[in-house]
Order: sequence, then structure tokens, then C-alpha cells
Amino acid sequence: MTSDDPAEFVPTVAPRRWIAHLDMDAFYASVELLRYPQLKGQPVVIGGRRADAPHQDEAGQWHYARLRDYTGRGVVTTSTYEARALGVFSAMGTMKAALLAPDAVLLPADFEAYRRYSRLFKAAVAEVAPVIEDRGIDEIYIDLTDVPGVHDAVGHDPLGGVRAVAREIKNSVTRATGLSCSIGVTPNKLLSKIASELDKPDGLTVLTEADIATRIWPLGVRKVNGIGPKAAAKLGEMGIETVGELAATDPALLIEHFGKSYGAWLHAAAHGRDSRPVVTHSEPVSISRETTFERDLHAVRDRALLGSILDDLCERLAVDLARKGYAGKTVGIKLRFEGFHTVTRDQTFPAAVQTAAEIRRAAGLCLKRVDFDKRLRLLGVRVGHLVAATASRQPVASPAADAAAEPQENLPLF
DNA sequence: TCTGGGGTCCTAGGACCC
DNA sequence: TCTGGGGTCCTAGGACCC
Repeated sequence: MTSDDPAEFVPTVAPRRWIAHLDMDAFYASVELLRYPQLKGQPVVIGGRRADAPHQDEAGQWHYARLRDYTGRGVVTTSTYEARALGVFSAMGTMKAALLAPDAVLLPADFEAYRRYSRLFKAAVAEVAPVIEDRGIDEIYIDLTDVPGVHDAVGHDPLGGVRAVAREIKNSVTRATGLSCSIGVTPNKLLSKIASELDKPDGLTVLTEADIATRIWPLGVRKVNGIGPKAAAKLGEMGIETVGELAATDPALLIEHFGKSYGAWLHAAAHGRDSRPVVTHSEPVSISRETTFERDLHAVRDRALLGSILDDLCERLAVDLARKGYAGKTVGIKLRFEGFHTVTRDQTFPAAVQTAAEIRRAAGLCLKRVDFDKRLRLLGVRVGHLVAATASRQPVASPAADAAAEPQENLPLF
């Protein structure tokens, strides 16, 4: 209230929140189809790491890599709806996908292009509704509460205003990119995330609290963002398969099985309760680089190769840090052994590190604390405790700096 | 059929301090 | 002199998400 005059005090009720979740339909695959429209209607898979790009022969005939020809450790990043119909989904090993859909076209991922289209669709949305939370390359939350007209009825439809705004957002995304998206609009992020999936692709679903019992409760618990494979399996053992069954479960029982925090959250989520705001700005917590090898590597026999892979990761990480304007006080490594067992080691220094050499030295210190009894399949480097790069160059002694000053023959593992 | 790469957040124990 | 209680930081692992 800006006035001191009590006569001007008008109690107001906060308007109902309207939060949208927008998800681009089969995003990477759809971007590729803009480039290769002749593939429309076919099962197409993006991924596979180093898959061959399509090429044209002298006669102008296109040639594509097929899933059956792939060998390697990649996973499917995205698949078209035609490929999904054959059982090929994201995160599936490409070799397994090849068994299900050997004739599917395999395209290499082109993240540069996806990022370009990502910026395009987000800019298009921002012109209609500027309060946007980034949830990755193909997803956003949008707070529609203050968008003009959302709270208006249209004719006899009390939700006509929200629907019109959501429709306008969908239209401007398509106008800007040639791509379709699915939108869910509800009073909170949790419900909107579920709602955006209910009518995919090219969907538009508006729900209120009154719809929870009929539209949300019949769904499997995995549809709730935050219930993953482990929690779902544990719930299954308790005889809880659907969100409705979860909602009907005594919260005390959930807390007993899942702990105070997660147990209470499960109960609230099943009832569609979520008051998280749409967060329009956030700073990164850590920046990392990692790579899975073509074949498992031996710490001693492949020492030189591992060393150069680590050098490369540190250099790329330093480039990422510099480009984003950060340095970091914590350096960590990640090792994955054959059998998929994963180990991390990290170390925090008094002064932030920034250069490839500094990161490399710190990673070397971390490596000293690992037992190499098995062969390695993955190596990663991470920098955390991020600070602005300009403020990081204090001339303070640090273990990393000391290590960097040591003679080269003191180089630890790798 | 063995499972990418980039992240975030939570938990839990120990160190350390008051 | 037999044993506290809270707060914070660090480290390791794990669940989860896109």
C-alpha cells in the first residue's frame, strides 16, 4: 500500500496463479526434420555419438545412417513418434534400439542448431509472457498470472482467458520456429508439468484443483516430477501404483518409509500442492566435462591415453569457465569403472582456480585418493563453488597453486 | 542390450568452532 | 574428572531431471 490514508486501503485477494509448462514436441528430432523434411513420417533417432551425417551422392540421392549399422556406447537422445511406436525412447542404449528398429534413420546430434531454435522459441514466448523459468533446452515454465486477459471469462467459459493466452503462446512458437509444442496450464508448476504431457504432441491442457481427482489421480506415480525409478519401485512394493493411491496413503506411513522431508513432499505432491515460484534467474552451481571411452581403459597400461584425455577435459572446462565468466574453489573428478560403479573425489582450495593447468593439478591431487582396481569407462572433471572470474585472481597461496609450482616429474597419477 | 553428458539437490558423517 | 549441543563447512554418494 502506498497511501497512509486508511480510507484508501482496499483489501485485495491475490489472483489465482496460472502457471504454464511448455514442452517442445520431440525437440531435437523435430529440428532435424526441418532440415530433412523428406524424413517426415519415418522412424528417426537422434544420438549414437559420432553417427554419420546424411549425405547426397552425385545423382542427388540422399543416404542416411541406419540404426542397424551402429556400433558403440551411445544412447538415444530423442526419437520421432514413429520410432517411439517401435519402442525406441530417450536414454535407451543405441545398440538396443537397433534391435527394435534396425531400419530407423540415425542422425548425429547438432546441439548448435538445437540451441539456436531454443533461443528462438523462448524469445517468441517472452513477447507474450515475459516471466519465464528456463528448464533446459526444450522446456520452460511461464507465470501467466499477470498476463492481460488470463483471468477473463470468454462467453460461458470461465477459463476462456487462460486458454486464449496459451493458444497465443503456441501460435507464436510455431510462427517463430515452424515447430509444435505442448502446454499445460494449472495453478502450479507440479500440475502443469504433468498436464503438458496429457495431450502430446501439439497439446493444450488447462486444469484446476477440481480436475485433480479425475485427471491426475489415475496416472502412474512416475508421471510426478521428482518420483524416479527408485522411489516408484519402493512405492510399488507398498502396493502404491497411481497418484491417487499415493494421495490416499497415510502421510505418516510415507514419512516412515521415505524420511520426513521426501515423505511429506510425496503426500503434498499427490494432492497437487506446490507453491514454488517461477524462478526467472539463477546462477550455476558447478560446471563440468566428462567423457565415456570407446573401450574400458586400464589405469596403468593406458596411462598415457588417460592422461591426454584428462588434459583435454581440463582444457575444455577452462574454456567453458572463461566463456561464462567463472572461476571455482572446488575441483572434483568423477570416475566410472567397468561394471558402472562410480566414484567421486573433490577438494576445496582457499583461492578459486580457473586455468586448465590449475584444474589439471587439482584433479591430479584428487586422483591420488582413488584405488584403481578395475578398468575405467568414464572420466569427468568438475569445478564448483563458483565465483566471478574477475574476483578470483587474488595472489593467495593455495594447495593448487603450490602444486602447480612443483616440478613436472611430481605429476601424480596419469 | 549393458547403460551419454550436463546439471541440481539431499543426506549423512566428521571436522571444527563456540 | 567420562562427556553437550548447535552451527557450518567439507566430502562422498545417490536420486533425479533434461
